[in-house]
Amino acid sequence: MPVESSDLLADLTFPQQEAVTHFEGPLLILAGAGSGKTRVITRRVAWLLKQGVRPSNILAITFTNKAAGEMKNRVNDLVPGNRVWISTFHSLGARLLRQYGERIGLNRDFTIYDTDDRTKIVKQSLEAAGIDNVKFTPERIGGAIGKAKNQLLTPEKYASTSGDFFTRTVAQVYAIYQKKLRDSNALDFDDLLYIPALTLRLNEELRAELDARFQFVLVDEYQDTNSAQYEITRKLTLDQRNLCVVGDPDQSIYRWRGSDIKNILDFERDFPDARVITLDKNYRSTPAILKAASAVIDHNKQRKKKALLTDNAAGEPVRVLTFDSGLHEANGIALRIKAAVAGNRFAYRDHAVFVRMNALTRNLETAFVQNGVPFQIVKGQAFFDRKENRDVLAYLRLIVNPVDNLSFLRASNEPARGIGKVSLEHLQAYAEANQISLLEASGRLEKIPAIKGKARDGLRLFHKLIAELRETLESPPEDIIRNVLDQSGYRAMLKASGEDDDIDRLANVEELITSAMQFAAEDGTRTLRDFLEQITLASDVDSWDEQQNCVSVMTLHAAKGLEFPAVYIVAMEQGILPGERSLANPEDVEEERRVAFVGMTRAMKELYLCNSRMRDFRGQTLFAIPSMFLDELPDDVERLDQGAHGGRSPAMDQWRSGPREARSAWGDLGHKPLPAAIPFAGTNNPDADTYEKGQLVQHEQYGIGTISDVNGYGALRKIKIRFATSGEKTFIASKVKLKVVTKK
DNA sequence: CTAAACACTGTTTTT
DNA sequence: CAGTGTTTAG
Repeated sequence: MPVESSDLLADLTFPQQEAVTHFEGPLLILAGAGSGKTRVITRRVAWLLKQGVRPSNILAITFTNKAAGEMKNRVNDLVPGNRVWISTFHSLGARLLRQYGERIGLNRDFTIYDTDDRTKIVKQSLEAAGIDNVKFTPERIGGAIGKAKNQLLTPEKYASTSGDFFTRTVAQVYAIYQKKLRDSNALDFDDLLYIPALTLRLNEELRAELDARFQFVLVDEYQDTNSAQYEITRKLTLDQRNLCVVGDPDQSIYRWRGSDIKNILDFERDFPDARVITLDKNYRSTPAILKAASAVIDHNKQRKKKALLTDNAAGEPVRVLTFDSGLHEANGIALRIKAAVAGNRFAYRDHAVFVRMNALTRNLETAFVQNGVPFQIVKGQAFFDRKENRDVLAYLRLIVNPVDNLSFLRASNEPARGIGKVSLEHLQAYAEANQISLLEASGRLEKIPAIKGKARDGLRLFHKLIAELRETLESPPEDIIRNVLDQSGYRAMLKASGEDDDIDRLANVEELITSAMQFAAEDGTRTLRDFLEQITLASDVDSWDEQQNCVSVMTLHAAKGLEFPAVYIVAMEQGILPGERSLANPEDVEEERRVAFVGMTRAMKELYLCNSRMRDFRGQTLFAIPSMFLDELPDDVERLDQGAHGGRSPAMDQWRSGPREARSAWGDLGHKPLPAAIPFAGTNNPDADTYEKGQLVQHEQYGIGTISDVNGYGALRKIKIRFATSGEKTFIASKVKLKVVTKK
């Protein structure tokens, strides 16, 4: 049922109405956390439509595909049957390139390479350039190339500005890398912005055409745009200056990815006649939560002071929970959530647990499983990143884009067809020399005598297989996947093995079929190419299933834009949040503080900030210092020591109330910019060098154990202890707290 | 050419 | 610790 214009505004506040009904000309909406920004943009799109703006003249950019989908739905509820373009910058880039790519000599069947693919191509490029024993990792070089593209630097331009050894190396690789992508008819993530941005800059005809087409442009999360995205936005709004951007400088958390907070801060410089509307009333959180979040973000020096106001009723105080270990922490959270559900205070789905790093989800996973708490870990790519799925996807990519050499290399010998490294090198050499794709080369084996025996047969088979599969290119995606599984022998391979892992893998590839089926069912026009694109451009939150009644576990970055009644933030410790790599640089610490701020402001009713005295980190147990952000909280937060109650060993008590000097030494360390993982000066265990193999010792957490191995000296000395109950663990000798029970 | 055993290494955050 | 790359044996 279509809605009247007035209804679009009825439940909005005055500033929100102003933002919605601003018609032409530039508009900047500074929207604090929880101020109803999504609702405003959605209404604005609907309102524009009601004013008679044609749907095809509106372009709305969101930060995730999920947000785009939701906005599409909501706009559709308000104004059914519209065809407004709503997408992320990356999807927009892909869409524009598919549609207009031919004008700039791009084949529309291009493959989109993800970061893993990028690394592989960089590796190949390094080899091709004859650079081998360089200490720059392919990841780092790939990152530099990505950064160059974000700044719209072509290989030539980059080369002309590069000075030191690293940038010169990157420049060399960049050119080769780009050629390899072209040869494979592939684009990487950054190309999806870089190429459209450059095209808009250089091709005035196309630029003017698109500018005229997109009369109204809206960009959400504008504080997280990078230079390429900025360029695209600007170039689309030169003639039709109806640009509306929405954002909050305090929630800029993608600087590491090239986002430039200046884009939003300088909007009024770019558009001096811009209307600026501030939305600072918060409709989401309790006063206590806002007070805590404000107190933290206020510590940022590079920031315009800004208050968060609310009329919401007072609620529970914000709580800081301190645990003895990461496992206790996870367990404590699980128990609290269980209690809240049992007490009918919340449902499982009302809870979210945020982590700074994906590695931190491990403990939570164990604890939730043990306590029978239903949960989902929101991590989009995890499923498609599984080896078996990537294998199948390589086939699919090759079917869509037969010159995709990277996918050829991946698929050709999976399952094993006797095609080894050496044969592939011959094949690559021939393809290179004749400027053809690997697939085409594999159809000319008679010209490559160096490939013989099993490899030759295997390649011939593979070539034929792909040719046959390509015949079915127009079939529904799920049928093609089934064909791939059947005809390639991939399913047979998994079935034959009968190992547990392979049964799982089989289930996963079957799941891939289901996923393709669902994807195609949503819209009958969707092709295999669309399916592949959707997978590669999917963000972590895109996989989030709101329907399920379970606790959501996700990174703080993925949490942006969401809200939950009860929020837990895990591991608020120096070196984690703020992250280790940011501690040296005040600007980076400020970004970490914004990350914390984003997490805190997701909470509607209850907010729990957790930290632990000890943290298991890459196999080692380390002492952890509470996050500096916890010290920045107002006095009225409730600080609860969860280690002080139940379930601990007597040894732990003894240690806690132990020698004053040792404990104050921790305190003295305070919040110096020291990564938590570095062995601390002044805390050295005097016994460190005396431990030897075979000694019986007692650990404050794990109890009695035998030293099973010792190596290194001083700060590097490590000891392995086999515990009676918890297996073998490794510790840094100078930091572990042990009591020697018996000498050897 | 493959598979299995081993050594090494490196660690945020993501489209 | 895990994931990757390298070596080795079949």
